[in-house]
Amino acid sequence: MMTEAHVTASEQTRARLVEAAREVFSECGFQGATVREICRRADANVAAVNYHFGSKDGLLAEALNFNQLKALQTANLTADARPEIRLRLFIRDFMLMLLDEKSASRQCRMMARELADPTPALDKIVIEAIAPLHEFLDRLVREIVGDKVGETECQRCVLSILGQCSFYYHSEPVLQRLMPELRYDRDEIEAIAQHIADFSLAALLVKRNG
Amino acid sequence: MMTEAHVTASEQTRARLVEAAREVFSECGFQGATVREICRRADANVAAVNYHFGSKDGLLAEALNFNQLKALQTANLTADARPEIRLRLFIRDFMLMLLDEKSASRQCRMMARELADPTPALDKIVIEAIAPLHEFLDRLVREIVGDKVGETECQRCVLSILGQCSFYYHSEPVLQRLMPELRYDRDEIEAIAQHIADFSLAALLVKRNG
DNA sequence: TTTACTTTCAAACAAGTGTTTGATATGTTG
DNA sequence: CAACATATCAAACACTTGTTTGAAAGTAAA
Repeated sequence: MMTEAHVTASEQTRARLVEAAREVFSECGFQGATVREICRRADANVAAVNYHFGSKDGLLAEALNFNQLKALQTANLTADARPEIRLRLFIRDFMLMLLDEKSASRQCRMMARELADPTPALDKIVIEAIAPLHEFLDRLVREIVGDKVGETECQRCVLSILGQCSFYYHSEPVLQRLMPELRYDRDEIEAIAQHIADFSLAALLVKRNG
Repeated sequence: MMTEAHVTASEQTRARLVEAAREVFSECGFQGATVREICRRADANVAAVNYHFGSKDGLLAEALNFNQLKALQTANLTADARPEIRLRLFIRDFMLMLLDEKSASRQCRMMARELADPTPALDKIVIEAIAPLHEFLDRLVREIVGDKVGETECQRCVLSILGQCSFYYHSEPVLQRLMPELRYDRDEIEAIAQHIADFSLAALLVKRNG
């Protein structure tokens, strides 16, 4: 029917809507985003969302995409380096994904926004993105601290790392007021990532040797 | 006029509204909270908010109160103990304030909610609560790491500590799904606080000696 | 009690939300 | 071309939001 090579006008509209949705959702959150604003940016009629995706919820489900987050993990797993180095790499990539405007990873910033404010899609996000991410980090931390550290303790270390990372994202409005000169340019992000890695690795190595 | 000993009915209404507002704001955030729900819990008419406080914004400003957070800091400052111990104490008290349902410190949980989602009152919150808190922690961390560590680095350590703490609060919906058995009872909170203190102090001491 | 002021209340208002509708255009197929 | 399904559109719908209104109830002083 429409399985031809050329792209239907309808398909273009869908694509524009999904892209605009990612923009607006990541800027305003699910509740704050309005269908009208999404359609305005997608240059589409207000009814388009419901026609193509059934509802605002349907559009959110479609807009969610964790490919970049997954790619980050598989790339890290195949990296031939010591776990300490791989943790450094992960934190750096993760922070760039979260904070760098130019990284065009709005899908994952959407996800980050939902953490604090449950939406109809939170279950999907947890199952498909956060749980695997958590398990990935758990394995990485385990490689670093060794077998003497209990599983609960190991999990809490993962949360300590994730907590540090997401704080810079979630609390940006506050940090901007607290330190007006703060800009998330590439150098600053890398410096922050290095600090988090230093801070966390120091703690992890003490746990391994303690 | 109304400076007598007995409490006016009007004053009671105001007080009920403020208390209900703290409840609802801390549960739903400023945007999510509705004037009608607040008035329902306060057993007051919908118009009461605008009559007594001018607007929803005015009620928020009135409901904000940082006494407990300030008390926590002054108590910590007067404690006669080494800075490492005082950091442990602070993290414990702070986590109890954030996570313990029974601690009745909704005012500060309101504050925590706003961090991610700027409201008309964010400036006031930052100036009156977060900036002093940040400075307090900065001094405490400085006492621990000594003078060899740069100021930027010291500040980032503060953010690492705050990030770990607030993560357990902000991401509760996610953590609940990730670890269904998780309950924020008093023992669990204290265990979490101890982990954060251990993790952070290990990192800080490495910085001091490195 | 009468008077003036404060507080409460049900109802309505104006603006914004996601969604639906029915007509109109568009493209595909016989 | 004609017939049909698809896609777009302006308009309206149903609902929720914070806020306003004008009357009723309550309160305190003269």
